Amino acid sequence: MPFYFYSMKRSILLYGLAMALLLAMLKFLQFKFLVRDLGIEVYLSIIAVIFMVLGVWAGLKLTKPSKKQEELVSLNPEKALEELGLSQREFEVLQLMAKGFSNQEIADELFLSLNTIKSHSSNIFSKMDVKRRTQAIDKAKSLGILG
Amino acid sequence: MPFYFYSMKRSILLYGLAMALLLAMLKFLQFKFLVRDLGIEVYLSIIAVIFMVLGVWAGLKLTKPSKKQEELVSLNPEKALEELGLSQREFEVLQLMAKGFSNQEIADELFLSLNTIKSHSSNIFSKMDVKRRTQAIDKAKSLGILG
DNA sequence: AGTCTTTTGGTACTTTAGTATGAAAGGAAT
DNA sequence: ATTCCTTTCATACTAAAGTACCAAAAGACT
Repeated sequence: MPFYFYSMKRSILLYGLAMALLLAMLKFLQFKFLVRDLGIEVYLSIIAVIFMVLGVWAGLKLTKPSKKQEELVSLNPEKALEELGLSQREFEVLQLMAKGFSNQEIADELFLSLNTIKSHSSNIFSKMDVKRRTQAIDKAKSLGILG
Repeated sequence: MPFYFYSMKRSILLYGLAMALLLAMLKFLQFKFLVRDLGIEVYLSIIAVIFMVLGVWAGLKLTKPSKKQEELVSLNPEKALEELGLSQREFEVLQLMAKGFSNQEIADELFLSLNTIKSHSSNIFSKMDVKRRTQAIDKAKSLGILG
């Protein structure tokens, strides 16, 4: 269902290849320098640490595609502007709506007329294709453009 | 700032100990069975895989304390009941409010009268100490009782 | 059996939200 | 320059939300 499925498959392949390459490199070096000079314990520890770090890194990359998704859509006013076509003022009004402000309170907060807020909110609703402020808030939150 | 800080420190210690123990075990086994029988390559691969898995596991555990936090506060109707004194019905109405439903739509959804929904919503607002549905939604979300 | 809460619903009313339409000033872009 | 968008505000209207007050049935608790 999520749209990062393909990049996940690609990532698995990449990580697999990286691991194989690392192993091959280590095997190549194995009988040449490290084993004789440092002893097998140190060598094993190095491998363990390397793959531990690699595991942490790979695990985070593979199980947190949410990062990219969050960064793409969250707390990004430009997203609101581009995806929904909301202007700066409209986005401001939407944010105050989500905080539970009434139109009058928004007007007082922004030093504007109540009618102005009504105009903005109507434009917000038509741009977001919703009918009520609660719908707008819900949609905006699910799109990640509101905290 | 987060309250899982102490458990994180404890986790790091535990993981460190676990890793050290595993290394010691491997070292102990090293010159007895595996190396002579299977060859160093297989042995190294096993270590690599083990620590890879351990790394993935540890990485996930350490960087996702959000799980516990979510479970504690979100989607927990009992929290709403206890902390705010909301009844089941009231919580249902609140949930539909947060989805952007109008009072009439909530009434249709729950097979109730519009007046009933108004009664419920008024009770919700007084119990939550807010004046509007948008405030109630915002407060409920910040309390974690709504998705 | 009586009390309390919940759930349901009603009437009447006030307030807020939202729509439709128009308009004017300023900034940005071609 | 003029077109486009934004921002501002207005009027007049409809729809929805919210308040106040009341009331009745059902369940739980004691």
